Amino acid sequence: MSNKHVFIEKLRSSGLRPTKQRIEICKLLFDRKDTFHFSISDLKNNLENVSSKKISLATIYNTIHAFTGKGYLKEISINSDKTYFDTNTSDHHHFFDENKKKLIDLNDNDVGKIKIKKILPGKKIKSIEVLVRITNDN
Amino acid sequence: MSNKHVFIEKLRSSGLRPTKQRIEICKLLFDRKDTFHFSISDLKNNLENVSSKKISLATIYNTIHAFTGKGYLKEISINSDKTYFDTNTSDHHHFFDENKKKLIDLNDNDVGKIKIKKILPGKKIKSIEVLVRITNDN
DNA sequence: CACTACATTAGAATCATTATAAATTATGAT
DNA sequence: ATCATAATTTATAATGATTCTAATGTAGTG
Repeated sequence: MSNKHVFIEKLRSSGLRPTKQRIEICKLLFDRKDTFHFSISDLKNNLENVSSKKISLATIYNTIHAFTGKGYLKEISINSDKTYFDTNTSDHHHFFDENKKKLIDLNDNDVGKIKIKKILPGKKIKSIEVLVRITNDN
Repeated sequence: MSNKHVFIEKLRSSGLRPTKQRIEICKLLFDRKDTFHFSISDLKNNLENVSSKKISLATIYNTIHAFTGKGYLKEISINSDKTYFDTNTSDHHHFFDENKKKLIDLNDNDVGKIKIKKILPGKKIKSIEVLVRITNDN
């Protein structure tokens, strides 16, 4: 696996030691070309399919949280049911298909520039998130 | 209370019988000029302050969900910690103050028009939600 | 007033997430 | 390589929000 040193670097820079469990998680998250939108349970299921040795939830949570803190993953709020994460960390927005309960990326070009005309003294903007809810057209 | 028949109408049109517990909830939600952003636990605390007789969580949940379904309340997704509701049901967006953990309304004029340039066949847009996260400016 | 369907309630169940504590492993120095 | 130490993993328990349940109470119709 030629990417292993990349994974190790991602882990170290997130303040985590590389362990075989975390490397497995990295493979699933970062060894892909497409964007991956997932919940923790999605990830757990995927991990169990790929390698039959199971990784505990605690390990999954701590790894994902470290990556999110470091900016290697984005956390997305859709509803209170579940937290979703996104391997696409560039500035972008989302469709949420309410029928399929799936996220679809909207890249920056897909959304016109957003102007916020209200300013709050002593506050600065940390992020602007657009969520476009879509449903079947019938 | 001259608003009581308004509350009863809101309840009936949401498919709920008017009961004294639900009327209490209505008073707190709709008998005000300002927008009210709240979580279920906020609402429960408020109810316990106003009237010393306690209303069970089950009743609060079923009433709030019926109002949300009917469009008398808006549900807002900030993070997975908690679900927030908003008595302002007009088209508008939000600041979320990450230090104070509070929502602030951004009315439609505060946000420039949002253009979605990507179209998905067979799907229609149900809503566009903008969440602007803000933090202390230091 | 009486009947029926809907509501209320406390408490149990559930689900995602976080904390705990004991056993295991990575790392850096020797 | 070996050792000591600190970090990690894991199963399990704890937590907190939300939903369910089943017994009791109340609103609405006639």
